Amino acid sequence: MAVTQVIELPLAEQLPVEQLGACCAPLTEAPISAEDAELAARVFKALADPARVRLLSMIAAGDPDGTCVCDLNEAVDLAQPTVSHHLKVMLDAGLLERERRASWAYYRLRPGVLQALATILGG
Amino acid sequence: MAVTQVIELPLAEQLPVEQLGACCAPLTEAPISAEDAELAARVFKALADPARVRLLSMIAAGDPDGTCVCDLNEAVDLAQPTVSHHLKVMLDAGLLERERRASWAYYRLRPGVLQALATILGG
DNA sequence: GATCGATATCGATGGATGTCAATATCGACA
DNA sequence: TGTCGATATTGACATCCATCGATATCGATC
Repeated sequence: MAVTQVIELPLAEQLPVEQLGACCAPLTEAPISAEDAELAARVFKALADPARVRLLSMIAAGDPDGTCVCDLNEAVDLAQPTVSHHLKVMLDAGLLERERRASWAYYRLRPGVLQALATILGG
Repeated sequence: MAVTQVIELPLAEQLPVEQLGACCAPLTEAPISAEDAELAARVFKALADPARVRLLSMIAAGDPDGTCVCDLNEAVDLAQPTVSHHLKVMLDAGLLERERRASWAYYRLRPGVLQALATILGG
């Protein structure tokens, strides 16, 4: 029988990246508002740690259907709670989404978020 | 007579963004190395503050020849030393370059850095 | 040289953050 | 139901960081 599958997503309109993608022109076009700058900084903050960049890249370059946390735990030299913490930071920022399969958790990229970020950077 | 003009630039190969642009494929292509993740995180950290995002956007959307610090000081609600600190953070990360004209300092975007970042994000 | 204005640096302080051990949660399975 | 394995949460600690007042630097101008 198929394993149970639960998609856990915070409300879309509360995710920093979602708001960013909807609101913001490239930084180079016009001075960003204070509120939008707050949003953008929150997303960049989620990327402002070497461990998170590595985890994100492993997930982004891995299986589009998701990467098991068990694999991530082995790949980086950090304690399990630390990896869990970093994944949560990126989840809350809207960069990742989580899916549970049985006892395991799979993380994958939220579609379009990297493109939205690239757009804001004016690339 | 023309005002004196001094371009102040750290060594190019020591700037995080320069190394990033030279070294890194998009995060989505292959898992990034620990060293490159360190580099990328350093650059993202320079963007991980609302005041810095605003200052960067003002500079990026302003005169390509540079924006006077005096104008930036007035535009944001922060003490002068704080603005100076934020500009230095982005200067050291390689996002900005500084030019002095008489008593004033002008900051402008380092050409190509935003495109390099966008490329790494895989946009 | 003395003063003034613009910017940078220093030192201190309060708050945020990365890390881990210990523990909780929760599903699977006997 | 009880145990086991995977992940998340909690609490504590050390470090980092944003902010600002005070001060230094440095060029311009008198």
